[in-house]
Amino acid sequence: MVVTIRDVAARAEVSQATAARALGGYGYVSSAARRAVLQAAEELGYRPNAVAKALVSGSTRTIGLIVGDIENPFFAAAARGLADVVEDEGYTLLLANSDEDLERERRAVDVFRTQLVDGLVIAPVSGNDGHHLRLLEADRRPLVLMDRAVRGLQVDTVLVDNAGGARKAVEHLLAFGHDRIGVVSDADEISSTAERLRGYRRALRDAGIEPDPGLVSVGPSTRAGGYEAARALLVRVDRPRALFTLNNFMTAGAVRAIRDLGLRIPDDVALVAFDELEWTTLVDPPITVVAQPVAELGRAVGSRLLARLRGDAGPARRTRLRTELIVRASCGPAR
Amino acid sequence: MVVTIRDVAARAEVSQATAARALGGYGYVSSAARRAVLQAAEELGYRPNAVAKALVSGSTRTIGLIVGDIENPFFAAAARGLADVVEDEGYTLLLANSDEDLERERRAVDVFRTQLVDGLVIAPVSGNDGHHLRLLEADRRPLVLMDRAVRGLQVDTVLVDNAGGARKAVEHLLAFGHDRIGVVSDADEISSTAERLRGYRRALRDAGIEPDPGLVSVGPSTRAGGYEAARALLVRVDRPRALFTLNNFMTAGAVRAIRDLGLRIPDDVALVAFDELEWTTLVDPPITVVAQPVAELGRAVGSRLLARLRGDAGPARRTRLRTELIVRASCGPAR
DNA sequence: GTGAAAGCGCTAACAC
DNA sequence: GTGTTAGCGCTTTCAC
Repeated sequence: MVVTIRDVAARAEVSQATAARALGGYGYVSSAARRAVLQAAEELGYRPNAVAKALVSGSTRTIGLIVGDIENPFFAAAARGLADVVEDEGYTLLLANSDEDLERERRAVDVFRTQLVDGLVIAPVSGNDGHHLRLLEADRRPLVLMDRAVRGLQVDTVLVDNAGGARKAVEHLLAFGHDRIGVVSDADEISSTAERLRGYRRALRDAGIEPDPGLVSVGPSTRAGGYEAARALLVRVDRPRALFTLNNFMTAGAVRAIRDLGLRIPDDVALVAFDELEWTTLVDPPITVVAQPVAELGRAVGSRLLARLRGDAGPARRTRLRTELIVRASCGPAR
Repeated sequence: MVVTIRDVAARAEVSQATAARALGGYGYVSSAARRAVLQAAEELGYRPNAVAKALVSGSTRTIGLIVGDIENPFFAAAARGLADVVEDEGYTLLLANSDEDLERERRAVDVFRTQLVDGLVIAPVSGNDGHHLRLLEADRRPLVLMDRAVRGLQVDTVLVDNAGGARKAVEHLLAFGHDRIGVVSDADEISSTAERLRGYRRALRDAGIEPDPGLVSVGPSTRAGGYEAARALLVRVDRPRALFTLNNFMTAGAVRAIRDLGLRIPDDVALVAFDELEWTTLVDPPITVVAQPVAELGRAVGSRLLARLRGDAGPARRTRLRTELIVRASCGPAR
């Protein structure tokens, strides 16, 4: 039924150890023996058992990935970049969604700890609570944080320039004369969000404007969340004439809310969105965005992880990738 | 360093077997012994080793998923539905992208066979070549095909009503007087694509129109592929006044091509797209689409797989999920 | 109810 | 070069 290395050895008339060496490509094997073993394996349709191998080698050739939601194009693109890099080295991705819920993230980490992934990539829900992640250090299993940092956690982290991107977005709106800029945000527990908010505030202060906390509208990191958060700002009598949305799912919701209220971009509401997506160029008007190198983010994370898996024991490294303001037609003058 | 069940047993002053029974929740254990074991495990921070467990139990609690590209929102949504269902039963997804390349798909299947996934979900690249999938039957590892069938492969398959959806799309265009309908398609090797093309042709014939093969423009299943395939049709002197795009990535490309050529929807080109995406409602005009229940597709696949994993040995089942034409504003009269 | 012991399929000393 | 053998951490008979 299932062909083991013993069956191969028997057929090739060598010992199990020799068969293992021939198949595993290590140690000394005469070429005659090697040929016999490989042929026997071929004939029997031998498949090495990765579980048995993992038990003895301590490596599963598997990498855990925990993101908020793989349906989110941002995470999907990053996951793809990561997969491309690690698959070249024979690793496979184990995927889990946290739904931006700390408890779910903890459970996923737990599953991956017992599944014995060789390494772990997480876009952590919380920038503050890293208890469950510290446990991983004890396992001394490489961990790389993707897109978000965790306070006090000294591990490899690949981020984008969130504050700088937000600053550019706000300055763009300021240049049009907007001084009341509404923000559609998810929880600032998320470190990238916190950084974007910081960039927003700093840009305002630098322009001599004191940020109004009432202009930051928070909701879950979903389309519905973006819709409601945007709506809350737009139905106010003193509604802001400019909106800055902090992530792509929420941008879609915000655009829908603007439409539903019969408002027009950019005449009634100027809009800048964080994160570039295909459709932002397809709508009318095309939307001005802060673009981030998403696939590169995933690849950079993968490279870092592979380096660790190869034994790199250097100090934790923090990488920042550049963001870029792409000006299109969704911003007009404040009236 | 690493805490094993032996350490727990020693601390609880019972045998390894008793510790295993207490921890595993099987066999007879006195409640006193159980308490002692659980407490010892707690104190030592014991984590069961899933690899060792898998070696002996033959189950890794892991499910392999192979899709064309996780970045494609269609696959991402299906993956999410699948993950939600199987995670409830303690399974984790192992993910691989085939890029709609048969050789890559074969390699992924191979990896998953040696990784010993408990089950496999594939959106197969080819409806015709199923050699590598037949090998899985021999392993008697459950396999469920998602969104696409393979000729001659008697395994559980969950599909959507592609032909019916395409028919509805074409009939909608016919009703506007279009009799030359261009198709932006990926390879008809893909079974869902083949079915959509079949529905397209049948609807035409039923209306007394002989399908013109020259109106079917084929490209890779990407945005760029959609762009080029659409462009090829639209630059013809006798360009079709209506376009039917067969998948979501290609729809985005086609819309871009239409724009770039300075054409307007629906005045110059009517458009119906297969697969509903958020942005199709955000563009102007909103696009008429054939919607498919994507998340449900993933969930249905998950349920089927779980049933098999629980031991269901019934005959292979083929499920079809309904598709729905959602009429918006991207179709106008032929002129 | 509990313990001893035999593997699961493989890797890797170590002896020859 | 090759074979023997001892585990990796766990589940699971089978005695007691």
